[in-house]
Amino acid sequence: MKTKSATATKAELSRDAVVDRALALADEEGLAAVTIRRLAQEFGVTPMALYWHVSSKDELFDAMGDRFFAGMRADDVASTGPWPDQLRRMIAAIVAVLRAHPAAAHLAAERILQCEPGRDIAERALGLLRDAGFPTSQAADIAGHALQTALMLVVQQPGEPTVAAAERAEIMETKRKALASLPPERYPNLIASADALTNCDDEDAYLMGGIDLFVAGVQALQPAPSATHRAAR
Amino acid sequence: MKTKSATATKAELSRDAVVDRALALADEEGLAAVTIRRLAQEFGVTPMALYWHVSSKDELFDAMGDRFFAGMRADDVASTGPWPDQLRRMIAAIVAVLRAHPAAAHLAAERILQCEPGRDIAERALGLLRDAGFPTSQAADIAGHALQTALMLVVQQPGEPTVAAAERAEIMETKRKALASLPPERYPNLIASADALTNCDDEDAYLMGGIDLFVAGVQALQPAPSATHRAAR
DNA sequence: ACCTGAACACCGTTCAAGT
DNA sequence: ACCTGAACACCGTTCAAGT
Repeated sequence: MKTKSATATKAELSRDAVVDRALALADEEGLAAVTIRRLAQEFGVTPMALYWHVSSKDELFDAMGDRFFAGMRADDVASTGPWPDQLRRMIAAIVAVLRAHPAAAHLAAERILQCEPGRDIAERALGLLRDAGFPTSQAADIAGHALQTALMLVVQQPGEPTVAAAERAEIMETKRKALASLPPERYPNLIASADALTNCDDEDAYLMGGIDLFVAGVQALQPAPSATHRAAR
Repeated sequence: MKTKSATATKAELSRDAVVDRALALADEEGLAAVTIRRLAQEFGVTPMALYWHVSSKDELFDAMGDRFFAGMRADDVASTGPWPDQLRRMIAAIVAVLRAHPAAAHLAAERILQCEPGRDIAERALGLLRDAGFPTSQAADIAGHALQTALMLVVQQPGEPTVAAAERAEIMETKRKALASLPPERYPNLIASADALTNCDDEDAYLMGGIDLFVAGVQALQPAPSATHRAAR
């Protein structure tokens, strides 16, 4: 045993260990709790010790964002079937990795083009859309919307730093009551939807519905095949 | 003249004046620059003076969020025409108010159901969707997605605190070059899209395209009219 | 190579006190 | 009613110094 006198048997200090702990801390107490000083404390070390492994807090956040894509291979989403199905699988794959750390998910969106696995999936998405007939600029817009849609499905409503699930339920219940006690003649639909707006009993169905809505929109906007495209077949 | 020795002839200290200045400061230097101490300094006053007008920074942020909806009347989006057009106009109206302060726009999303004009527009959106045949829970999901879509169209890519337009262009140019110099055989689509991904020459067209995509998706998912609905006509 | 100590310029907020 | 002063417990980060 060569463990020092840390609060618990913490891992050795290293760049990866810091990123790991930062993501775990975001999960537990929200992204606002991720602090150089707090992390140092968790490792039983001086705040400045972290600066050897990570050059600034911004760089730490970037590394956290990159971590989302680390285990992701573009080939995981099989490149078979009609393009809408492929697109759906790609978005679902992104949703899946973002769900690992919802409180830090928005860090991933900014990093997708800065890390290799992210670029691979972006490359495929763009190819898919251009092959479907979308002009380059629209394909770029749609790919960006796809990423943002995945993000929005994961982060949901609760106030930025994502509080623990326990008090989150409490907050939602308060909101539901506030909606339910609105004047019925003025807000009949809000009252009828109070339940639906404040709790999500089937998260998987919610996510799939959001993805379906997006993909259906892309399909509806697909340009009609041009003469040259037809000739190529 | 009863102006004190402030940096400039600032407005009198009041709740509204603080919210005004906070939004202006977010526009100029990003949301991270909005600080109790910084605001106090701008008003030529002690930090604690602000606590008479606003009970905490969180409450200030809430008030900033509410301000977005202040000038918005649900009747502004005329309730005529087919429901997809109405929905499109509602989203466009929200996009319009969020564009006033992009750096603070995400504060608005959390407040829509906590302020009266926000509730009015939410009520109409829910009514619209339920009348179109969507079940209550799906209508609630779609209304939420509509708001998040408006938000995502406005905030775009640049790293959270939204820097000034000047250095934003510089950052984008750096990213474009990074994309353009990627290995061409591996990332042909990213290279072809480097321009489209890093600059937006026609922002209005981008916004309209995003709204159209969303509305087209909702239309595609509209349930077929049931027998009871048909009977009601 | 890796970590510490002291210091600087910031935060939000409480509490008692002034006018 | 409205504002100040002093204080507390936090931040990120630099720089020189230790081992």
